[in-house]
Amino acid sequence: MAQAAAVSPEYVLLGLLSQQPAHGYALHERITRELGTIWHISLSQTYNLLNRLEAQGYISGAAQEQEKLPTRRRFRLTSAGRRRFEDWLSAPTEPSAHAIRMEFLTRLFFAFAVSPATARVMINQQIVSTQEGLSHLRTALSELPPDQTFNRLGLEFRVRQLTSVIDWLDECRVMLGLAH
Amino acid sequence: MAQAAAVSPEYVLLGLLSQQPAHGYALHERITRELGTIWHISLSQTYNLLNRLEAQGYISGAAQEQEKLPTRRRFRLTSAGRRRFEDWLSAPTEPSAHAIRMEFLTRLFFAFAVSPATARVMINQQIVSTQEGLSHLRTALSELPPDQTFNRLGLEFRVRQLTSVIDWLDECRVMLGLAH
DNA sequence: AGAATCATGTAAGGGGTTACATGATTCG
DNA sequence: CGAATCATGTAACCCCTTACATGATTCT
Repeated sequence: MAQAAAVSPEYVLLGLLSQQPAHGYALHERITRELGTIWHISLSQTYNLLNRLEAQGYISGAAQEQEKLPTRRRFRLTSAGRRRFEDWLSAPTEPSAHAIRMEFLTRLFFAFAVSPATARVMINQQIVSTQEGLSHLRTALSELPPDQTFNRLGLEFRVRQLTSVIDWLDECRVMLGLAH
Repeated sequence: MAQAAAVSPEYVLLGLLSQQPAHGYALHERITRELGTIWHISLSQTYNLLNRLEAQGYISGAAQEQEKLPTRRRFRLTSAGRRRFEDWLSAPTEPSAHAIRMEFLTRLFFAFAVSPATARVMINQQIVSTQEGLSHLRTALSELPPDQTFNRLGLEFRVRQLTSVIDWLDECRVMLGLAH
């Protein structure tokens, strides 16, 4: 079953390959340069992920010989891979700080490259669902017995995190030129 | 190798057992009730962790027969286990939101039960190291090339998270009656 | 009578981390 | 000449998640 966890590096690879075919080393370089503050994927893991994705039929690799350097494997999305990526891209992100930092921001990266207008909608929706998440946390907080100090501190922590996430989402709009 | 990750549920078990011997089911119940907003450890994993800790010599279990219910295994810390727990307890927590929510808050839970004064010192130290972490992030932000929009958003996210962590740490002092 | 609680486990599967292994080219 | 870059992998290890398996007791 193994519906891959939504916070999973495989979608980064699918996303990059949705933009253009590439080989493993170049993909790793792009992840490091363009998403290095979000994702830390070792070179080994990049190759492992690519092999897995190929075995699952989401990408296919074709050997590409070079004169002086080793043969590379140029990967491209299959149609199943494109579907998988697009399903993921349009899926909602659960309102947790971690998921928003990894998953939502990655989705935004790919959506913005295709359509800033879509990115704008995604941010607005994420603000709403994050506010809903906050409501749930606040309800849970108010229902917590008074002696549960550390459980209370745990919830308080998350309330503060989500509150600052909402401010950050607003800043995303500004920094991407999507305000108003 | 295998220096267990600092954010690891095994220390929760070691900590609870440092307070008093107990069997698996009761340990799981305490985690759920007292730390349920921080840790989600399944019953199966609880038993697996206990078996691992026993195999590693950090705890030892003694069968305890009951009249009408199945035999329980009552675990107690070994001296190696107590050392391991105390080393962990006094170790610093890296200034990341996730580590502070899981690891620091858990440490605080156990430290506070023994000595509120120690808990107070821990909070103060964590505020300092979190401010240092913030400085590093801000430096990284200022050194980021201007075209790295998504890397910038990733760092901005963490800056906001750590800023709100500092407020939360201050609230910890208040809620635990340690202010001033 | 059925559901929840008490009580403990095994086993399969999946995924990430790290170390190991190789080898040419290019830059300083 | 040595270090960094280009380029790709394998293998071991560890840990977590989920499902499966069992069975008595107590509460509704």
